[in-house]
Amino acid sequence: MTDINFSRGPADPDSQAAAGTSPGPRAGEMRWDIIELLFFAYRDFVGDADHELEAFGFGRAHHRVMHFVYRYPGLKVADLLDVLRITKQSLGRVLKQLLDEGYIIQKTGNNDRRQRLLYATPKGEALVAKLAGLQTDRITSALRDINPEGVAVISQFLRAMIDRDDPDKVLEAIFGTGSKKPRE
Amino acid sequence: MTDINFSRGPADPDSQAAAGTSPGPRAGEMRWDIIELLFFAYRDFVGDADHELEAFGFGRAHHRVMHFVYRYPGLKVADLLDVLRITKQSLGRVLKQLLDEGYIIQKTGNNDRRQRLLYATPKGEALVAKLAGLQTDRITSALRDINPEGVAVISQFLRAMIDRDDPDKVLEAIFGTGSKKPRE
DNA sequence: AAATTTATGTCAGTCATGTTGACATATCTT
DNA sequence: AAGATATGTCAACATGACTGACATAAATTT
Repeated sequence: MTDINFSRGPADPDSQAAAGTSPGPRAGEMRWDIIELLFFAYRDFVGDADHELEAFGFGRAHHRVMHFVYRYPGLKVADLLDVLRITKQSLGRVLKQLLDEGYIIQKTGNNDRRQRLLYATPKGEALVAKLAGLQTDRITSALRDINPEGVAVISQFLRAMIDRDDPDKVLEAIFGTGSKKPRE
Repeated sequence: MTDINFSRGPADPDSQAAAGTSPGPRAGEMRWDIIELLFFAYRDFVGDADHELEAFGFGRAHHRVMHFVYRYPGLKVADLLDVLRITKQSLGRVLKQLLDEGYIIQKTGNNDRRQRLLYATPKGEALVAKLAGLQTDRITSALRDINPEGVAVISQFLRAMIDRDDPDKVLEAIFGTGSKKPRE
């Protein structure tokens, strides 16, 4: 049930460009390695949380909302929309569930009473911590044999992979004030 | 490094555990930094392809199928199911479109005539190359100031993030062996 | 040869999460 | 008073997952 047809063909990063059959641009220069490692690494990384979320009847969308509300308390709905890059209708559905089930609470803004500032409840904090614990376990395990300089390089790489043309508030916090276009 | 909380609260990795209000386990040990960097990096990484795919009327699912069929020619349907970890009904819908529109062709297996081996057509190759080009541009840009040792560390990290309990055929190819080492 | 298993395909229905567009309400700004 | 802004909501729809059932052809086992 296992024929080994995997090692041949253009799986090797260089064989494709040399084949001459493909009009594709610079196929030999592609970072197939990083592209595929990112796919699998992210798949398994989020898989940790996905599995746990089933027990709560939640999905990935709930996790993202809970995560950022916990991490950046007092986040406004508009901020969350910027971070998640979804429509307010999509967010509204998920947010309503989290509010109804007591994972998040809203507080009216002090300066601007139109705003609904979002905070995680203890129940919400516990869920975020549980999920972050699973993902942290995977990360610390992956970093086990990597020294602090190596971790800095990994961090540098991941940061450089992120668009900074139009940073949202969370990204501004992550990058410090070094972002291109401060808003407000 | 980057501790600008734009709001107050436990955005700082340590303040939460010290607060004592949360029964959550070891909140201060969480790798919030890597967790969030992975989220944003992957979001923008796949965003490159997503945007381009709209012009073709395709989605992320089509991209994943095209990618792996191109990279591992002669992939069986069952292999693709292992890699993508979706059901055959979900795959079938996407695959049918790609076959109908001439991005992929099937060939009956030589040894086992039940198998349908999948290959990218030139049209399919062109699409994969275009999308991989966009993602490669982002990657090479992110790696610009990182030396070969640093790239090796990044690769090591990403590999260590991947589950190896039950590797599919593509992962076996990537990792070079069929060794089933538990991630630790 | 017959029975069973395997590889693939397909029909039908459901769910989660995204989308657009329109509109309502409260509140802030001008 | 008028307009802009922040949020919420209704309705309709698209994509890409899912489960379950069933069909067909080909390989394997009995």
